[in-house]
Amino acid sequence: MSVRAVHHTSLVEKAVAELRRLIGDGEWPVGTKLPGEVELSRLLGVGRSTSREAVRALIADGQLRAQHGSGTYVVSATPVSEFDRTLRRGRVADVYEVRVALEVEAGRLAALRRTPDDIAALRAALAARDAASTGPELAEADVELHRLVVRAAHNPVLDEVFTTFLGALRATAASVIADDRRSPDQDDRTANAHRALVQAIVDGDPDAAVAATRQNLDPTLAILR
Amino acid sequence: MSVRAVHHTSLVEKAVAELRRLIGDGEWPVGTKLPGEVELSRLLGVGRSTSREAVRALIADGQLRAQHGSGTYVVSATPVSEFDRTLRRGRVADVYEVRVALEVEAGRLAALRRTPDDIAALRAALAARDAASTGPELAEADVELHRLVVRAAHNPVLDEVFTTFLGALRATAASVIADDRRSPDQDDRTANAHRALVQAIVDGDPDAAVAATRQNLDPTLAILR
DNA sequence: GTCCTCAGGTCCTCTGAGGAGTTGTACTCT
DNA sequence: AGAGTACAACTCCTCAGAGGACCTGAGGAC
Repeated sequence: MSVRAVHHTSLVEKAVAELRRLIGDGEWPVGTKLPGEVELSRLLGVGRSTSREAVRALIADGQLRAQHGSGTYVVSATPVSEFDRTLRRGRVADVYEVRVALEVEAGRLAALRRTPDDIAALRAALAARDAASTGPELAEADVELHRLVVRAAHNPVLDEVFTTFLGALRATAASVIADDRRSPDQDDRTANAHRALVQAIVDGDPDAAVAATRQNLDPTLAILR
Repeated sequence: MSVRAVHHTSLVEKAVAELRRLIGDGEWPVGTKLPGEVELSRLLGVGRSTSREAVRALIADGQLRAQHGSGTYVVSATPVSEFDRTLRRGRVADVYEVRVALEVEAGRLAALRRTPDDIAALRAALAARDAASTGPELAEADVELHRLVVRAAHNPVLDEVFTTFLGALRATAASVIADDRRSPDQDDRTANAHRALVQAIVDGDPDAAVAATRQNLDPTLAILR
């Protein structure tokens, strides 16, 4: 006989889950003003105090913000953890430096563990990056390539941590990096470094991957410092 | 003229702050059963629903846990972020691998940035580690040494992330690592690797620091995998 | 155009009541 | 004496009503 522990879910928790779903699924995008207390509790099918407690939980998570006299608003589609706040408070250069630490190791591991699928994806991303003309498009293709490198390391934890860092950097450092108008010369060097990185991973050469990753990231780090 | 925006603090927020203080300051250590709703609201000087909402916020933070019919208990002295949960859910080997990524770079940076104070602290920690006889004492001295290496990198973000990882690893991997009875031979090698690491940092040799850090951590990673 | 007044909507707070779950104790039965 | 049961006291959960504090926008006064 297999006994499964009975899991008690209070109404508050259910209400929290429903609110999370509404926000996470995009039915209530960031900026949405929630219905009033009475209406909201009617929608959720619970009493007013219960829905208030659910809202309070999401406020603690950083997903909602209540403004006295005005309303309650969605401020984030995902829970903003203490960790995110730390990263956002930290100096950009420091955050970036940790990102480098993660990505260097990711590149090394990717060279050791890449699968044929990884290789195909990396080559495609590299081609997309080369094809991307300028500005946001290039930045997007760039991020995608880096993300794939990390994915090729086949470490879910590393993947998630890296994603968190990317998000934090995108929020705080986007302008810094975008404002830095790069010379064509520098662009060439960076493009070459990316090619070298992919090649090193394809070749299964961890040391070369480490070197290429550094070559990719160090210039930006130098600008930030 | 500098104008500071008036900051409105609701009673709930004040109650949350007070609860956080009580827990964070250790007046209510982990395991403590909180007073009942009526008593708690009296203590906080607010109404029952208000204190309930404050408690709900701390439940969302992972610091409290309410058990229907039994009571409300302190389960964590610090807010448990989504990030912590990720680390605890992740496979130990994956988490450890990210730790390696952080520490390798930390070693490299430490070699570049160490101050005389760092050097003195590292030497003292190394001596303490050599003096530590066995078991928990050695583990403690070991962790302290690693922590100092990271500190010598002078990157607050890196420091905090590393601490988070250490905490998660201590929670989930302690038994795994402790259970691994090491041979005296292995002990010697590890001790030597630690000496080499400190020496590399003192010498300001980043490449040697990277190599020594790897030599320190790779064996454990191999055991975990 | 600027400022004031005000009404309507909102969240905030308190309170009383009843429901549901847990736990320890006293009691009963074997 | 030991096992099992019944129960009382305690807990958190949920609901609902009422009044307060606050914000916003409309409309009028200057």
